[in-house]
Amino acid sequence: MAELKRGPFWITNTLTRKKEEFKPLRPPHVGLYVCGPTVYSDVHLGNVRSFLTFDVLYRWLTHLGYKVRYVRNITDVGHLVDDIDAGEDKIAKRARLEQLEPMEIVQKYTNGFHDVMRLFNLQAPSIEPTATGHLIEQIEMVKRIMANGYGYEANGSVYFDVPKFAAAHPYGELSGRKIEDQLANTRDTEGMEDKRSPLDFAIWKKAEPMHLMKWPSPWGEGFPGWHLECSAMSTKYLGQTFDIHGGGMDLKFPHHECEIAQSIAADGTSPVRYWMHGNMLTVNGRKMAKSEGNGFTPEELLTGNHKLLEKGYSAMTVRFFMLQCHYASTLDFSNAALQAAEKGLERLMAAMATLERLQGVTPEPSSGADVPGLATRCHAAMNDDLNTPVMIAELFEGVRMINSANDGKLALGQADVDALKELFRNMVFLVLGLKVESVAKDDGALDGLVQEFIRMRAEAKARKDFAASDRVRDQLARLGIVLKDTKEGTTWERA
RNA sequence: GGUCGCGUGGCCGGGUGGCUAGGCACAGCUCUGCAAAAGCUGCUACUGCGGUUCGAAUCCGCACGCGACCUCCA
Repeated sequence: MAELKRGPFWITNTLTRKKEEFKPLRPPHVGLYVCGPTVYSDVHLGNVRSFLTFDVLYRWLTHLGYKVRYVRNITDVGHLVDDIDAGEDKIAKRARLEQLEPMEIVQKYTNGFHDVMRLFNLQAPSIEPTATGHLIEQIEMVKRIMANGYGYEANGSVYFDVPKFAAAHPYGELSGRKIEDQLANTRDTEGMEDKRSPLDFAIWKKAEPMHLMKWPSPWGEGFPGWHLECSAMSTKYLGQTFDIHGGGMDLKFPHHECEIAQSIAADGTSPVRYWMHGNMLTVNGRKMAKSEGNGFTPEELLTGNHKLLEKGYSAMTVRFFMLQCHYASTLDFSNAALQAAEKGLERLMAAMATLERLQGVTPEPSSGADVPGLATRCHAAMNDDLNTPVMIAELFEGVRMINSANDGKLALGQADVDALKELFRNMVFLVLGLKVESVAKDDGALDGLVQEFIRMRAEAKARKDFAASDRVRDQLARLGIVLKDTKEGTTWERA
């Protein structure tokens, strides 16, 4: 727990809209719950940003020395069948065996989700529970809500009685909504004939005969309501009250508001001490969303095969791009911004490679560089509500030190070099979760080939045949291979 | 319509009243056979109009512009 002495960690609690010092309920343990994906389609970059935010949170808490139980669910029940059927022949009743089995869809997109998480180097959660795996817990929760008088059955479904709840408890705190305003603004009356109030929401839904995913319950065959799974599973694995709940801004209402209400109605306690919400990734100022048609998948991103993309970008470029913006701000996607991030990341990683080769010129710390101060500022930035852009800005100060030392223009002591190595390994790899993406190592034959050309060019240069040496360099450049002469010799990379 | 938020230099973006954010781009210099890489230096902004203050990008008000949520959405 030595790391816990590194100053207090402040996070913006979206419940209070204030920056608060984070104090876990039962240190050194921390309970973290993040709303996971609904696995009925491919995740897009906007989704990735949200999970990235909480990946960094998880990494930082761990770095601080906390023992984090990180729970991120998979939503695999709800309205899957309806979505799948959308756009299909609505008249013909398809035989059951001709349809995709819902769990087939779930498995497919769960696999895809995991692939994307790995691609962007996101750590796996401690527990990844599924809604279908926790039906009993959800049914039990519905029972508790009903026993306390905040749920009512209607036509095989069970609804949460929002007006009754709101009369006895604060409701709408998280999203800043007043129940009167809500009532005044209601417009859609479709499908609410069973509800006593338009504000009520289903906690158990009766399944139509054609519905494939349904389970027996005290109220007949059905499936759990949209918001219930998170409440049931967070309660099960983290307790009735736990430390941090994260998710995208767009989940604040109604999803998270409903979670709070459900937990209070069922167990009498407000479930979450710190709410954290990540902001949206936008494209031309508009939220990236499937309905906007402006989303693209990680695969399209890597290949550049999308009308919004001028070229492909690596997963780490995108990760770095996102981390250069604070999680609570909207981030606008653009090719120019991604290219800037690509260059910046390249420089950062090059400096890290240089750092590994660096030797101190004296045993003592040098006077020319304040490495301990740099480390302190990096910590302070992260402790200040996960301010990754400021932390990265500090790291570039370190990059300057490293390059200057490598150029012999700054005399770093061995203690400073060692401290820089530790700082960069910790911050870049462990906290920011960046990793080396080497093309050369992926393809030994290509690297061998280029190395041979590098040797030929060196020989030509040695005999002052610059026409020949430049021809090698230019030809390789034409093929997208860029040579870089450094003090340690020539390296190459793709353009 | 209701609620909340945003508007920063060529671009992206941080910024918790005073002190250089940072990255990319651009320009000059050093290094280099030339170039690239690397280093150094320069580029000093905060939508508009009022107000509070010794002092505001930062607080308050108004205006304009933009967005998110209010329905599944990270």
